[in-house]
Amino acid sequence: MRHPLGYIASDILSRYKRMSGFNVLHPMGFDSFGLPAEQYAVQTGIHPAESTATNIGRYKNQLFNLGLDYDWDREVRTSDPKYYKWTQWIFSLLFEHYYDLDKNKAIHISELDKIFSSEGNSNVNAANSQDTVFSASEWNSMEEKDKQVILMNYRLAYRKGTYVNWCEELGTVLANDEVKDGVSERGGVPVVKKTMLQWSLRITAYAERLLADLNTVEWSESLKLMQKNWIGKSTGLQMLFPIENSNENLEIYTTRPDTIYGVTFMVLSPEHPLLMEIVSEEQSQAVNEYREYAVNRSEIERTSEKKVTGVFTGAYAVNPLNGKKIPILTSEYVLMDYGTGAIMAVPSDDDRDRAFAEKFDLPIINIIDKSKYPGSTSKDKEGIMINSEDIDGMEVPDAIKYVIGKVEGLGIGKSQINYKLRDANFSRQRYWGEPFPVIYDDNDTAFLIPFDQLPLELPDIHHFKPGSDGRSPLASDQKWVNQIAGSTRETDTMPEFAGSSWYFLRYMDPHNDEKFVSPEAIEYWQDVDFYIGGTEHAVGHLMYSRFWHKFLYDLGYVNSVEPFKKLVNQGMIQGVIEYIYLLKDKENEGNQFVCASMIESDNLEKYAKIPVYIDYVKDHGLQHPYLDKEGIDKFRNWIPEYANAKFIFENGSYQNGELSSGTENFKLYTTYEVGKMSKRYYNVINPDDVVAEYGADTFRMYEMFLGPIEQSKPWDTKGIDGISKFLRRFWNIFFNEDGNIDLSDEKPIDSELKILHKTIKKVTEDIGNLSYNTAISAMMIFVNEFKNSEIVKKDIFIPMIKLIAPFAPFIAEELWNLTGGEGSVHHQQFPLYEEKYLIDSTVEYPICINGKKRGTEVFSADMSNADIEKYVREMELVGKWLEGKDIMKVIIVPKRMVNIVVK
RNA sequence: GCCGAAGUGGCGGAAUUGGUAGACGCGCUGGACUCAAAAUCCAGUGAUAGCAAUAUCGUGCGGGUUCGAUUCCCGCCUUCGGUACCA
Repeated sequence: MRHPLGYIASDILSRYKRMSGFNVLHPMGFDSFGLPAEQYAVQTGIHPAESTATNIGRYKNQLFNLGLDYDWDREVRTSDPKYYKWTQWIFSLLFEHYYDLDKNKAIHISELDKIFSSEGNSNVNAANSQDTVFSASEWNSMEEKDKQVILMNYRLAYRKGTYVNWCEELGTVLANDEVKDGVSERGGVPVVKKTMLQWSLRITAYAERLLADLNTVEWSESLKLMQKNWIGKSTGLQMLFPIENSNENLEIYTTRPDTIYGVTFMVLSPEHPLLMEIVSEEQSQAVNEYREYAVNRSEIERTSEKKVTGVFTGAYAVNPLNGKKIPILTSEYVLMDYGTGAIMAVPSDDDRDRAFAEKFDLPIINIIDKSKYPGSTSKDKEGIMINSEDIDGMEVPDAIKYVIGKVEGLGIGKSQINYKLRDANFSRQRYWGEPFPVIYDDNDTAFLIPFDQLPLELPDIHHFKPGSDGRSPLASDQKWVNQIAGSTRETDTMPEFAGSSWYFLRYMDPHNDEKFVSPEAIEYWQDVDFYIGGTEHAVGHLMYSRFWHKFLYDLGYVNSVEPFKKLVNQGMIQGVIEYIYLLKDKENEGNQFVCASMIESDNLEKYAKIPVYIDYVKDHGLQHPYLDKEGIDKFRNWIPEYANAKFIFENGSYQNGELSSGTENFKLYTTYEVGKMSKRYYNVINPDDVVAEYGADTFRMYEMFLGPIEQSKPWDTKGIDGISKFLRRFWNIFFNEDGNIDLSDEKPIDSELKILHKTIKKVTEDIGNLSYNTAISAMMIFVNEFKNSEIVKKDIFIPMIKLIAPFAPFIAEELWNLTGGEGSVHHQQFPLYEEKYLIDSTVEYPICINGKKRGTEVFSADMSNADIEKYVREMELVGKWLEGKDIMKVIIVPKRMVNIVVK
């Protein structure tokens, strides 16, 4: 189990909010479909349904042990047919809608059918992947199956031969956010680009709204920025370059129309459909070979070694603005799935184009004079145009506008907005996911399974290995595939993000069999007020959820534009890795370890750092951690390779149980660094073990006390004693020497009330800011003040039990009962502070002269600033320091200081 | 490379957002209790000088604004995240 930082944080907040009178929905659910369970099934033969049920059971138990107070009657599991019925339903809705870019919302596909039959598609402004234009009469004379092919290009869930990330080892395709550095995020296995017939979601239709609405949510700036970059909006010009001796035009996209006179070559992506059409006879072999090379290069090869490669196609384009003949090349640095898959290359003002031009000896024309803009790089849109015919002398931004206008005027291009965001690949060739509610007829036309027949349940099969032909294990269940006469089922399943893109809505009404969520529940709960999760969801889950939510909003099923109003990324608990130093190049003399205090810091290459199991290390994670004799013996027994190793420390050495010198208490110092908790560093701290040793309350408070929840921080076992001590002290305050509780009705004195209310104020404010570590500090100060008090005054200590309840629910509940409290402490009103107890009747001001403290003085609280100033000017203390100087002004910082400024 | 965040004692981290830097906890030192240990309690704990009161320095480095800067501005350095042939 990962450290439950986020769970604890939200639990504290939800308990606090409940005690403050709010109706809190604090749910928990399980994203139980997906690759990990299925990979486990492939390895062990255990059905994923079975292993996920076991895992969830175990997991719930752990959560329960931590005192996490979830509404378990609202639990959802994405792999439950009662749940995924609605996931399938949302897919069906996506299938049945298209996106109207003028109205800026999703609209039923039947509307599109009407428009097509009355006016064709030329005036339709919709998100689409349709590349031909047809008239109404053409549409009306089409066969149904051809109409369906065209409609498919407009649907928000569409099936198309797309260029995808294929992962051979996992036997499935992956979405862009599931691929990192050319390997799969799960499992880290290689990914190649491949064209496959796949379902996709047209998330790009929502790109602009996904970008714009980021301004309406309370997320960290860095997270919003990640989403912005992932969406990657750019404005530019899409235009046609005629191809010499051909009827074809080459369509390119550029954000720098100003550089059009600097174009010295064109580059096509190796996968570009036009490539094989325009290639000249003498170049066709070379181009074919290059295509072969590029297509087979895996993503990881492409990204890790960026080679400058490419070949000439033998064809030429013509610059439409000045008629210049430009060679067309192909190179893998131009990506097929961004823009048009073709570029105009301007080597003078683009680094990649320049590298390419230099390697292949292509001309470079300088077109921008940047002498007026020192420090300006080729990426900055600034400078004065030169060598550029009619735009010479223009500033870059003006030139961009001018060229766009000119090209549009010629009717060979238009200004265009592009996004890096790609449509989301929605098919997985795996078993353990939601089946598509889709069947195909003989013409391969897709039809939805009627809603009243949902859920379409996963058949119970027992071999989970994906077929090597890129087909899902479901395809082998012929009975299921052909269940409906005259048609076949879709055998791919939906990806993991399908079920997790809307689960938060289901919590509002988890048992509804008639609706995904009732309108009343939506009206009542609205959206997620507070969402806590890891950064790993920055561009995956959070993007898809927002997209689905906006779609459901368009259809009127939800009434908020954004699903997650406020979002906090919790950090991770890291581990401390302890290392000892092995001398390299000592093979002949056997392994030798050297004490960390003796290593030559300027010669670190001489040593290999070997991680040590943290339990063997004394003073682990502290300033001077070390291995003693016992630790070394354990280490030797643990790794046989080092059983006979020699351990050299400051005053001797140790080998095979023999000490070279007299001292028994030797220390072999280690060094440590902070890193991941991982089996390979032998530094995993299991929450269950900590809970078993210290109790859940201590564990919860300690994880919160370590630092702000957004931050990752190392687990430091020693520090937990502080929290443990604090809770013990708090507990002990209530008991007298005989072990009995006797609460006193005696009224508290002013100074006691002051401490209490100061604490309540601090804790209340800190919970609101999620600053739990400082809230805990405040409670510690309280306990330090009262730990020796003889009488336990009710009016002081009962509120304190309530105050600590969100943090330490078990201890608080027990104390509440023992002190005769009614019901549960978690149903009590959280204490409120009263300002009157916070006011200091006297304030001790430091008196400073030019910021330097020269003494202190007590002023009563009812003195005005003017009174204080007058008083200060007459003070003896001041006079002593001010001889011969003029007082310029007196600055009174409320409750802080009085500063006298002198010349 | 680009974008973002952050650098404070031996350590995790506070600092009312321009106002006594280092709260709280760990660790360390000394003391009390104990035959002893553990536990508990008390005191100290940024550096330097001093018996001391106190003084000087001190929030990554170098400058600036200000009576006053961890906080604001300019220029660097380092670390951690994100992202990468996006035209």
